Amino acid sequence: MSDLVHSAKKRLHAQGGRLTSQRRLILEALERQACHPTAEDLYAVVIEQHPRLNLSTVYRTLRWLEQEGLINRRRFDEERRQQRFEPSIPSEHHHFICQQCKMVFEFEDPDVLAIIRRFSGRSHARVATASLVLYGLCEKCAASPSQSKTAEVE
Amino acid sequence: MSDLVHSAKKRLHAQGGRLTSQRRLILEALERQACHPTAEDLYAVVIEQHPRLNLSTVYRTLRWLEQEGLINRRRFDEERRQQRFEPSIPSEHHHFICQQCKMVFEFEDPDVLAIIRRFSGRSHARVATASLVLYGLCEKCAASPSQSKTAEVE
DNA sequence: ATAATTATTGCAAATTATTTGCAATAAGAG
DNA sequence: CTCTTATTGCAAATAATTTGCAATAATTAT
Repeated sequence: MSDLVHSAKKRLHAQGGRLTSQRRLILEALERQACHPTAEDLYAVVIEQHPRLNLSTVYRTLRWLEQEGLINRRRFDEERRQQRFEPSIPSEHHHFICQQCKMVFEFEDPDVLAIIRRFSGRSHARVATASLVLYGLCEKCAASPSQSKTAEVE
Repeated sequence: MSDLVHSAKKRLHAQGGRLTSQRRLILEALERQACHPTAEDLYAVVIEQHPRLNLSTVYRTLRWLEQEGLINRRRFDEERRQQRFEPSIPSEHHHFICQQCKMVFEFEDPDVLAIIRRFSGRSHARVATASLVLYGLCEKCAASPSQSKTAEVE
C-alpha cells in the first residue's frame, strides 16, 4: 500500500473516518502524478476507474488531506487560476515550471536555507516555510521552440 | 507625475489609447499601496475619489498593465484566492508574507541568483524569472501572538 | 468651439474555480 | 446481515474574474 494511502487510512480510523473507494483512488492518483496535479487533473484520472465520481469529492478529499498536513496546496504564478497539490514530503524542495509545457520539476538547494537565515537575522520575523519557484523553459521546450502546450505528463 | 502614470500614458498614446480619469486613479493607487493590493483593495481606495467606478474597470486596467509589462501579477499560497499586483521594478526582489496579518514585505538577496545559476548548470533549462516567498510571522505578530487579522497596511 | 469618431466605461450577465446543502448511498461496527 | 452515520453525488451557491453591449467621454476633424 502506498505511503499516502497508508497514512490517510491511519488518520481516518483514528478519527472515525472511512477509507472509501473514491478516496483510495484519489490518493493513489495523487501519488502517481509526479507533476503537481490540479483537482481536475486528478478527477480526469480517477474517473476512468470510477465513472460516477464527482469533482466535489475530489475537492473535499484534497481539503481534508491538506488539513491533515498530508499534502500541500500550491498556487503558482501561471495563467490558470487553479490550485495544485503535492504530497507533503519532509525534505524542503523547490520548483521549476516550464512556461511553455507547464511541466513542474522539483529540485533542492541548500542555499535557500542560508537565505532564510539571513532574512531572519535582519528582520526579527519568524520564518515558517519558504517557496522558491523558477519559471522558464525546460530542456525540451528550449530545444524545440514555439511548440504549443504539449502535455502535462512528466 | 508618478512613474507608473508616466509610462502608462506614453504607451497609451503610442497605441491610440486614452488616459482616462479612472485609469489615472488606479495607477496612482497602485503606486501608493506598498503592500501588493488585490483588485478589490484598489477598488476600495479609488472609489472614494470616483464613486461610479466599476470593479471590472479595475480588472481591465490591471490586465492591460500586465500585458504591457508595467505590473506583475502574483498568486501567493495564502488562504484567499485573489491575485495581487505590484508595479514591476527592474531589480529582482522577493517576498515575506506574514501568515497572521497577511502583510507583504519585500527583500533582496543576491544568493537567489546563485541558486538560479546552479540550477541552470545542472539542468539545461532556461530560467527566465524566479520567485522566492517566505511565510511566517512578521516582527509585530511574532511579538503579540494570537491576534486576528489586524491590517493590510504597510 | 462643435460635431464626428471610437476607445473606454458601467452594468449585468457569463465564466471559472471551489464550496456547500441535502437526500441517497455505502463503509464498518455489532 | 442489519444498523448507524460518514461520505457521496448532484445541484445550487459562492468567489474571483471576464465579457458583451449600449451609454459615455476623450480625441480628431471640421
